[in-house]
Amino acid sequence: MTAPRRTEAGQRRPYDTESLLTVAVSVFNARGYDGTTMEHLSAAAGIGKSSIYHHVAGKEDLLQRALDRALNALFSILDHVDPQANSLDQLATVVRRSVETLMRELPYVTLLLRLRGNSRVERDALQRRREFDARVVELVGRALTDGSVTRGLDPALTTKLIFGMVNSVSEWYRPERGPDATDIPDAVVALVMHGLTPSRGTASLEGR
Amino acid sequence: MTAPRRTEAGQRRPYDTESLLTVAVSVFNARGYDGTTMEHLSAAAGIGKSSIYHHVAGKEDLLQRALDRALNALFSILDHVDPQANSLDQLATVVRRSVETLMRELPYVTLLLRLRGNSRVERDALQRRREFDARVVELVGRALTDGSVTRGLDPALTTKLIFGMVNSVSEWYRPERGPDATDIPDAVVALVMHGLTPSRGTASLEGR
DNA sequence: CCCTAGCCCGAACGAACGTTCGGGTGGGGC
DNA sequence: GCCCCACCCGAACGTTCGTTCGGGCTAGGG
Repeated sequence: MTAPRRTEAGQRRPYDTESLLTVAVSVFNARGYDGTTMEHLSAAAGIGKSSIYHHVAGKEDLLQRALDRALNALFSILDHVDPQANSLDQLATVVRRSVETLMRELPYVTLLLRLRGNSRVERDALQRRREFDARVVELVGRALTDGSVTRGLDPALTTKLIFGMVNSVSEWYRPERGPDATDIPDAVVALVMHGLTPSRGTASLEGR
Repeated sequence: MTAPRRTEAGQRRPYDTESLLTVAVSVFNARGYDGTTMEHLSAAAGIGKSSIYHHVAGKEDLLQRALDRALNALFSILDHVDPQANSLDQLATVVRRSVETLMRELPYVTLLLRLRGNSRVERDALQRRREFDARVVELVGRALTDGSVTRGLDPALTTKLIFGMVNSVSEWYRPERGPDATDIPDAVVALVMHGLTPSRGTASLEGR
């Protein structure tokens, strides 16, 4: 898949743990973690599969490192929210930062979002992710009562739908294609805040 | 996992292909297709793993049947849209029906949404899904121009975001828990049409 | 009552899996 | 000029995978 690790001049360009992780996560996302073999990783990295064990303990160690990175990025969003701002603005900020984080740490977060909990490592990561979700539900709850939101929306349901939209960016965004990247966080925030029709009752039947 | 196939009276209750598929798809969703072994299926069904081959050709045959069912359900949504209605109403209808279909055929559609394209069967299903997406993008494009949508939204991006929200229902909706099922399609349509704040400019900073 | 057909079983198969092993190689510090 | 160690390799390990095989129950029609 990738060329063997040589510069054009032919000198060795050995891996470190970090750059090997980059390759591995990319393959995990393309084939799914369970669908990826050490042979696949070996081919993508351009080294023998036994060489991988010089840098990491094994396949699951690579997963662990990737998930830690994703979760740390997500929690740092919540830790940098301005508690003085009104809660609807706080929510808009978290939504925007979540999209930006998703785009910046795309492969790592994508891996996190697809976990099924088949091993200890996966279950622990899912647990941390649930803690993140719980803190966001609190924020949405405050925004729905404090803010100027008229209809009586359920915080848990609303959170799931909003972040369903946010997380879905990982299914199609590819950083190498298209410079429309900057438009995406704007589009998400706008759609979450105002929907397709900025004022009520425009669509006569609304799907019924 | 599931009890062996006996009634309380102790008489045999043999499988047919359909009910075996139900069990298999449920395990596929819990562990992921690649993370599921024939041993897992055997245990969940309560029969020996060699018995599975009496009903289907193999593991991939089960996947094929499940994906066909999901795709047929999705395309039937598009085939029953009223072409006379205005395009924004058409879109609202497709969104609502998509959520309803997702909830009704939950395990099958969930399986479809998680495909990575690792085999011929998976790639063919992804191809059919792309055709479905393309027809929806057309519809969104018409709704964004015909309808009373003021801002200049990109149809492709808007489609991805809306159906990202729609499809995310599969990640958390569990039919056995809670009768709030009827609220979900309403909530999705409302959020897509009007967002959190029905009128413009309520959130002063909108996340910046 | 017996025979057939539908449904099931445990045992075994070759292939592919993640990992281990012993050893090779080559460039930077002494 | 030599040695060391970071980095790499192919071969082999035991295990688990999806599938096959040959045969055994049992309900229902004759």
